[in-house]
Amino acid sequence: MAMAKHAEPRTESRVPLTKERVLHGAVRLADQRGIGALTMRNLAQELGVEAMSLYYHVANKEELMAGTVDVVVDEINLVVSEVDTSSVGTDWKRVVRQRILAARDVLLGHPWAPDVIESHAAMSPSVLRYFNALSGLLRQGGLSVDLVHHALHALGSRALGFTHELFAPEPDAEEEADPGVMMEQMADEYPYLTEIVAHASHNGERTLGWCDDQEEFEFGLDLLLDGLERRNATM
Amino acid sequence: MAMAKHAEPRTESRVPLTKERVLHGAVRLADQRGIGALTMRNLAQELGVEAMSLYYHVANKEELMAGTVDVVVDEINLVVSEVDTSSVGTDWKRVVRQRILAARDVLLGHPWAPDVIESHAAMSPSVLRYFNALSGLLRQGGLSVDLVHHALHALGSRALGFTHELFAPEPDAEEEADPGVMMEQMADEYPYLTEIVAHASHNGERTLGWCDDQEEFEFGLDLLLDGLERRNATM
DNA sequence: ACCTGAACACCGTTCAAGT
DNA sequence: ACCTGAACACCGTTCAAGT
Repeated sequence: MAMAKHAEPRTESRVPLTKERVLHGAVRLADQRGIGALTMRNLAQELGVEAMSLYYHVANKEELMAGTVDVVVDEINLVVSEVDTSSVGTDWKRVVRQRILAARDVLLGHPWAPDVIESHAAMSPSVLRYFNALSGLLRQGGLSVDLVHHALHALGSRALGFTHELFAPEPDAEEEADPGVMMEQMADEYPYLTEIVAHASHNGERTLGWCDDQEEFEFGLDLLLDGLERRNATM
Repeated sequence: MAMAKHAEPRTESRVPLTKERVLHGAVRLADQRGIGALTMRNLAQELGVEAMSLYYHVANKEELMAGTVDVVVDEINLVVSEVDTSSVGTDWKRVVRQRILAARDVLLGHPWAPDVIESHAAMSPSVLRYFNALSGLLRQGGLSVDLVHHALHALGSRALGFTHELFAPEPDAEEEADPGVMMEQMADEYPYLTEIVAHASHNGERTLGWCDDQEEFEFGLDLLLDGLERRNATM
């Protein structure tokens, strides 16, 4: 009993943790089990370590969250860097549009990321890199510094490929009521919204898995890009 | 000792709680001490009651948060209802713009509200009322049902008077570094952003207290409204 | 009908200690 | 250098009980 060293619980990974492995583990955990499951204790377990060990590699949970933003947005930076930008001088709108939709595709693999980006983008180097590159393309397209500045604000998170939809269903919401009955109740109080819902082929077809609709995203994006083009022409 | 009934701890409010008083207390607490201070225990103390008493009036914290959204957005609904809409048939853009800026003014008094709205708007009756009324104005302005639908998505939270700025400073962030030094460091890595910051009269003057800039808000809003007007003309 | 006390499960985090 | 165990302060919440 005294001699019997406890066997290695896992024959695998005895490589020490690094900040990078911690952050990628956090992203994987959020991808697989949702952002709610990303706790220090869960993440430690996922990495085969005790919760307190994480604090050797990351100052606190805020830094962990900020780190996951950088992991995801660096993935975006990589993907958008492969978009051909040689025509940006004459056709900036198409190039920018293509990059933004490519960014959006990356986010589809990390449906939790938009919320975390919104709350932790402020000082993220990867987000700064993204917007710096976007600004460069707009400048090369001929927009003034002022107009580029306005453009960044006007696009906001849409530049990164997502919008925060106000009426998105909860990720694990129960279907509780007969939609037909609900529509009738709605018709009295919200006639104009009812009219829209009734008229829309909106539910189902081109709706993506998370709280954002591809067609509506592109409509809003084009509205803004067209508007910027117009402002650029008259300035 | 046995006879001495304990004195009334407060000579004031012996009115029983109601859901309304709970929700308004929650809004007041968030206004005064920030959304982070809005815990069941803090709120109970604010209301002179034990934490568990709140659960008699509100099912759980989610319902509490959803309730604060309705309090704030009902305040918005009241304010925007006072905007003159008689000219909406010929001048919908001005009317809608005015209403949205009025909504924005209400939110300035509740800087915590935008985040809570974004996370709890989904099934809020007051938010539905707001967007229903907005839809009605756009319809009266001559927009098709389809275009109104697109407009709601394209405007998103901007219709309620706010945008979630990605680069907003943390509410209680420390000023940690000399901005001059930071600018130099930035210049190498983010030349285009540096160009913008250097060129902008952006910091200070018309920036509002919270994470949203009035001038940029109006620029983005007009970009979208102008675009909708144009789409309406060509449809 | 309205409120309470004690307890539970779960957080993030500190600290002194282990190898 | 890297990891751990025990403990703390603070959450939201359940439940049985009080008036």
